[in-house]
Amino acid sequence: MSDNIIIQGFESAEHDHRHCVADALSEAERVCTQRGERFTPLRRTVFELLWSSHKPVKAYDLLAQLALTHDRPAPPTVYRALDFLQEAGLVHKLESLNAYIGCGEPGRRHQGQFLICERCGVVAELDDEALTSRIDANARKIGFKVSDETIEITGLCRQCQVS
Amino acid sequence: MSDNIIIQGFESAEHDHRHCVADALSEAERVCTQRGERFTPLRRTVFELLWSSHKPVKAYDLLAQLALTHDRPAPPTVYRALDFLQEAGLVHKLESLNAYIGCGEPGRRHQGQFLICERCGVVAELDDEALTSRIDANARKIGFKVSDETIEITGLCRQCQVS
DNA sequence: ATGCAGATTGATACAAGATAACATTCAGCA
DNA sequence: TGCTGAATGTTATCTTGTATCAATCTGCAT
Ligand SMILES: [Zn+2]
Ligand SMILES: [Zn+2]
Ligand SMILES: [Zn+2]
Ligand SMILES: [Zn+2]
Repeated sequence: MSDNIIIQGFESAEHDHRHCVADALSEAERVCTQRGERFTPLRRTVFELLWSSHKPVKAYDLLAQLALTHDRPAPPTVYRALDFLQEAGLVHKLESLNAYIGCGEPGRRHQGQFLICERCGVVAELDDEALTSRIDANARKIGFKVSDETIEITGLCRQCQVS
Repeated sequence: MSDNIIIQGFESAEHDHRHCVADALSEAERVCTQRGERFTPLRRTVFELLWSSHKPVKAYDLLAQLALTHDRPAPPTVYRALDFLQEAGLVHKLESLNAYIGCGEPGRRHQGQFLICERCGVVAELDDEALTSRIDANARKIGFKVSDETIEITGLCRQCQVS
């Protein structure tokens, strides 16, 4: 467990995003192989579209992007790919936006905690285990057994506060 | 600040729900009056429908309920009432369910933290200021200015674990 | 090689959730 | 009484997500 709770997001403008994507792709390959599942071309394409930036993407926007390279894709095409990627822990859904974003640390099971900049749209993914522990403790106090967490914080990133 | 972080939810089966509702209604009247806004019959009806249980209600279910007493209500009718009630802090939206629930403590501004039982559907609303502080601290560490929180925890309530 | 079973994708239709735009009615007040 | 802005009615449309069944592909046993 790292002391740095930030998993991805709000990187400097000059960061090597190609490297981000390459890493994410190889991690995805690895995760799928380990799970005995197939990282098919379609799933890979959707995954790459999601990683085209550190901003969440909406399902129908993915669909429109897909339409550029595939013949008349239909909604189930993209939703099935998204379901698969979420199952595999490669992608998170942001419930407050109805949008999807690539996970910055697949392999380790987690729900993710997100900081969403309402101005530029960039999302940071955090993992603060103390936060999760605190939630678990609160739940346990009233006999509630946690299975899933949705933690999405909206606001302004540093850049967008000044400009 | 109370030491008890639970605001509502998971009450005993015999709890006096009529009292819950009466309290919620008088609080709502008070809040609206204080804000100089009108708690109209329509808004009141929607509010009462939301308080018919401690479970979240979907907009189109509200619409169906409304249809029993009103003449062919349309979606904007219920969405406008919901918008008003949310603005006034009387109702929360649960993003992970696309559903709405009455706030257990209006008057005091907060976003709410929710425990959602995936079996019985009952929702508890908590307010753990330490949790909010921790989130704020994490955000501040990376220069993020928080304006809104969505915290929704899914799992099993005590009753539903045993039965 | 051939054929089969399960997984994946294609295709059509529809359900569910939410909003835009404009018309009408209502409450409060000059 | 008549005006004004708030509230509600009405119609249409947009966004988001599923159900269902057909076609294709993959890996494997024969
Ligand atoms: Zn990057
Ligand atoms: Zn993640
Ligand atoms: Zn009650
Ligand atoms: Zn509340």
